Amino acid sequence: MPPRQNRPTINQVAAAAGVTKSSVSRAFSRPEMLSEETVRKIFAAAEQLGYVPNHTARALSTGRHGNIALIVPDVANPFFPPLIRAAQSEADRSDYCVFLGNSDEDPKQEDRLIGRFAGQVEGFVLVSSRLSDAQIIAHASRRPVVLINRDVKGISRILIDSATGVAEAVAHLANLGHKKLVYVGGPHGSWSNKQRRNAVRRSARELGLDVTVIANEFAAFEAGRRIAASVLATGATAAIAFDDLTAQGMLAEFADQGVAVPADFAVVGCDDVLGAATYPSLTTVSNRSAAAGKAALNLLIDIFQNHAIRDVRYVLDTSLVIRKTTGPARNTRLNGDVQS
Amino acid sequence: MPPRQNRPTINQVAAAAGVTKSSVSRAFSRPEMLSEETVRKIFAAAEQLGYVPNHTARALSTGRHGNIALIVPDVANPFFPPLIRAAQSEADRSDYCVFLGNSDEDPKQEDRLIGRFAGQVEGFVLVSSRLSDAQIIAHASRRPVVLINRDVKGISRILIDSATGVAEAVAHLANLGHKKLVYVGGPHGSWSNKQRRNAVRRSARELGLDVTVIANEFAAFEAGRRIAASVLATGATAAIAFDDLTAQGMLAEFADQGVAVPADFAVVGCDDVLGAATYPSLTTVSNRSAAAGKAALNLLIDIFQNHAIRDVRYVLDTSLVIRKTTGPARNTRLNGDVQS
DNA sequence: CTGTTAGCGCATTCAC
DNA sequence: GTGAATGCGCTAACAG
Repeated sequence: MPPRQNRPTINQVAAAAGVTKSSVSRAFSRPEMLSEETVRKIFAAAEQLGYVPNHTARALSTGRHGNIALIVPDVANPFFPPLIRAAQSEADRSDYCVFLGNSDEDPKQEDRLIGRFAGQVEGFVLVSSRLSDAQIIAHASRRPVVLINRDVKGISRILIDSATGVAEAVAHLANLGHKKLVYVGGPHGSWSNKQRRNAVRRSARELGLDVTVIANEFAAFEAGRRIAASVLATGATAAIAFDDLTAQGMLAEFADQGVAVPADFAVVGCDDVLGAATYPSLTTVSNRSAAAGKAALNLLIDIFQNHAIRDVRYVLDTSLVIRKTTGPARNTRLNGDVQS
Repeated sequence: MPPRQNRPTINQVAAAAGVTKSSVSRAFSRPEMLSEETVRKIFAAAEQLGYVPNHTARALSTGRHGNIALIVPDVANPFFPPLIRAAQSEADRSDYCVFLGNSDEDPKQEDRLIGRFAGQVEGFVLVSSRLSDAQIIAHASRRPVVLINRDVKGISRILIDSATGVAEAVAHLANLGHKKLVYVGGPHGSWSNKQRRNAVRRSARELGLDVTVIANEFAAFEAGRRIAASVLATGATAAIAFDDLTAQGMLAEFADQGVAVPADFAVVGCDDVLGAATYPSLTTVSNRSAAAGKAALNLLIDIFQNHAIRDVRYVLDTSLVIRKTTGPARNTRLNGDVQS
């Protein structure tokens, strides 16, 4: 027989305490069923032997594993670590262990991971899932599933609403006297991209600003660099980028071209993944990813306990973080809003 | 009995295929023991019923869980996600599931996590463990443990040697004509800090450079900012910082003070956590964290299979990544080394 | 090659 | 309140 751990079992404790397996089992799961006296005796024996309940055996018998799986598209994408961390620590508070899965943005891989985990978890948190609605619904019919940044009717989900922060950004730029701005887009199929683009358009309309949308399939530093020229060519004085990396790329190119930020041009990012650690520090929209991770886990645990509630739709607002890449529009008087 | 999954069991498959449990079991774990014919029959029946082996039951019976635990001090520290990702994907290749634990840099928490995982994993990867040598040794005596960036005799470990990269950095600066440089330190107790500081000193000595060490307990952007003035005050023309964040803070302060980088002053970071996504992009020492994660997992899996090899000490060299914050020393002719 | 027989460690009826 | 018996789903001797 392969290397098995030699931990004491419920039987040894029973013998040592002068009771039977059943009582020991009860002492650890429903002590109220036993007399205080026996419980004390059993705990003493257990402690003495260094007994720890066998998680696996218990899971086999009860079907409850005390594990949850968290699947993200890419652990290394700076958007996710805070989310993972928060989920982790929330799981911890309720004694759950968390499996981490990395789908590599690949639906097939995501599906494989879910399959691999399925046998030993009580539920899933799927972040920015790449699965089809049908697949998600299928999985959710077998085990509790909570989605983050994916909106599927009937499945509990946490949505980070970047629209609120983006609207603040547009208002901020308007207050600084900008009249014409551009939105530099992100991946075509991205829900966030659509959300952000629409928010820019709506706010701009309401505030009487002119906005040009520039498509940009691959959100990344280099993409931002490449697109900077066309941004300038629009004649706008400010830009809101799909994400921080794109914004950062634009900043780099502007610097190379001698376009001063924020004096000549204002830039705002999205997701706040770089914090203030760049120069000039980027004005951006907060991401709430930690809050999302925490909320998802609480929701999931709630579902475990109260087998009823599902189909919750919880949206988290974002807000603008004003730093140093936005300022008054060139040749324009200030108009209320001031930078910190 | 609580909500149990209603998946088909080995028995149903056996019935459907007209064989016994044993054969079905064998078909899934050692098919070579069966005739091709029966294996085919069994797989057909299994497929048809949607049978998937029950991980938990198997684990209970064999003592093998097919899980490993990865514990890091802080998931959100940009140094770790690539490591986690690599470990993940390596585990995946061998069908292992990975539990992720976040110790919050707290030994107690780390110990608690290990205890929580202990019952359902075959081994641990402890990254930058905060545990005492004794604790680590104790845990390693129960289950295979692989350490990353922690050097305990007798325990398999992967060490990232930033000294090689730092030495390259010093040589690079020397080639650019710098004569006097400063090392901006990191946390007092940090093994990496000591390693880097010593490497700077040694290389500088060998190359005849003058080096000043400036202590800096809290490695962070703001710390870098605060320390920039004293760095300048040394009269040096280049600095190597304990990490990228500190370097980035110095860069920000220099920019505010009108000190041009790299024209007036050269800066190199450590760990390459920001990639090229800043402006000017930072010359820095690579971190190898992904390689470390991958190596650790391979080592662990190796230990599972070949129950012998332990006490491996595997060190990963780092190298200099030359970007845009280093250039020729002011008033000095170039001397060989050229930037890409 | 395949069936038979025991467990793995624990939770949970059902009696007492 | 507590003990005895059964089963969770699977693997692993041991036979044949």
